Amino acid sequence: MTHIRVRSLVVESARPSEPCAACDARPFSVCNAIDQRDIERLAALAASLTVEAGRTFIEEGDPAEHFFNVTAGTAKLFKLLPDGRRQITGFAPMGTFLGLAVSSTYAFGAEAVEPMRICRFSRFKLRALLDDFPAMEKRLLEVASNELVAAQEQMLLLGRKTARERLASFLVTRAACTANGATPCGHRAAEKVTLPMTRSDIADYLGLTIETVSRTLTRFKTERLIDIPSASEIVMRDHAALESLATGLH
Amino acid sequence: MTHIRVRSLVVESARPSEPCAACDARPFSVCNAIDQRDIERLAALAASLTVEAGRTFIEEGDPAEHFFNVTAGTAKLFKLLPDGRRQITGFAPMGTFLGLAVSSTYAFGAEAVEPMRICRFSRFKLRALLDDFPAMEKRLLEVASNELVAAQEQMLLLGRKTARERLASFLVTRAACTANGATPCGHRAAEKVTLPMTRSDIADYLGLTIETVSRTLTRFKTERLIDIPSASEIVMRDHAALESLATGLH
DNA sequence: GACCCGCCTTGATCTGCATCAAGGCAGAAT
DNA sequence: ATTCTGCCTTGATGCAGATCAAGGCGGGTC
Repeated sequence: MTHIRVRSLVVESARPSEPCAACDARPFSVCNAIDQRDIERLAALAASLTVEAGRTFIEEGDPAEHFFNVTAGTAKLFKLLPDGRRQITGFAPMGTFLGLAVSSTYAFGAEAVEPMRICRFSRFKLRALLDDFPAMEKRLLEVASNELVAAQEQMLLLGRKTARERLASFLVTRAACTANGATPCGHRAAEKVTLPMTRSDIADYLGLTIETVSRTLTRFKTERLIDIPSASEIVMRDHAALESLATGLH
Repeated sequence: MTHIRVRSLVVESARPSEPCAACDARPFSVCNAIDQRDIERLAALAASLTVEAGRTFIEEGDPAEHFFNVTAGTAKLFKLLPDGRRQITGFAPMGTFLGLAVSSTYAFGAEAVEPMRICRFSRFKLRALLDDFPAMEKRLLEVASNELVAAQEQMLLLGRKTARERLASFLVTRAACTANGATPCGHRAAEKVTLPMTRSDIADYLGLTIETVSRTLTRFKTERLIDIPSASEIVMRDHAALESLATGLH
């Protein structure tokens, strides 16, 4: 396998045969708005990259030259204040389309939480291609609308929920998204939730500190709401109680 | 003028002659993506409504049957917790398009801060019309992208900024949006900022309490950063200092 | 003009979460 | 096997902002 280092990311020469056709992420992604026979045009634009865990592949403020599609692994999206305070605005699992923005620079940074594979498109070229595929543009609007709804929910969490409610919301949402079968956001709540991110990431996502996250989780454990077999695994023991906590009922 | 009460909103029979053509909000709105000769098709779908200050015209959780366009006045958009805690997720000034959502129910409520005029469209009919006007769909995607960026900025504010930084951010953003000339979001910072919303609204927008908002503003005053000629008017005396406060520099 | 009613300001006190501090633990390197 | 290192947990203390409480102020009504 040939690797070429470009801007500190590993670029693989796009396999000529089945670049998009055999993509694991396609069923979860905006790409599936384009049908089989047109997919090659999209594939021609895509560069497949590998991103190692911990690597920042979008730098806030950099010129926004690319769109990305997460094909494996998870990224965290974040904004920073000059003194280092960080707000993680979301996690981007497989299938997530990144880089929607009208501005010419990225409004947020992105860093791999786990080893990732991403698909990279030239913003300029994709824009031209979108004119030919209104179905994909429609899909993008849907995606953006959904993210807007999620963002509003997160504002409610950050502005008005207690630490307990935030953690409960986080776990419940994760459980819904990790659900059995489909990886990104199925609809049956999972028993076991895997947390690929660190406590620090969770804290920065929920507007708390590491210590509060840790304490709150251990308190949930003593209250028999969850089990914590390992730091990155949570078992939901009382889903109903967590859900009502998440919605603000005590 | 004929008024017809419908679902506790005042509906005016759409003036047959110039419903959209002479609309004040059009230059600021997604409608301007549709050119002059097609605007009548849009106008045929629109109902022009008057909303009195304080009236809720979108109820969170209600079936989402309509899209709205704010043609005059300002609305607050909010989410509630069962015990009454409220997060205002944004203010919608003239030109704002409301109701983007894939779900069949509204994800947020909307209430008039000032007397408003809004343009109401059937979701179903507008969706059909959008297929004929890809330019408008593009515009919607742009709008949604911009709101997503704003939402991320607000998450940073809610999750990581201090009360002083939140108020400073709020004032600076308002100043940019109230700027001279164009009402919604010009690009020169205004000297005087008008706040049509109450302290309670500001508090619920910034994730604070009324008291903290009030105290912080009076402290800004004693520090000569602002003047407060009346409760709903703020004069920016030291814009630079407020801006650096807003970005987290002390 | 007097009263009322919302809204805003200001002061006193409380508290949930942050901060400071000290290990514990598990996987990686040697 | 031992040490190291990064991450996590737990405890003690502090503080920003919430809560509780008491007027002030301005605009509307009678």
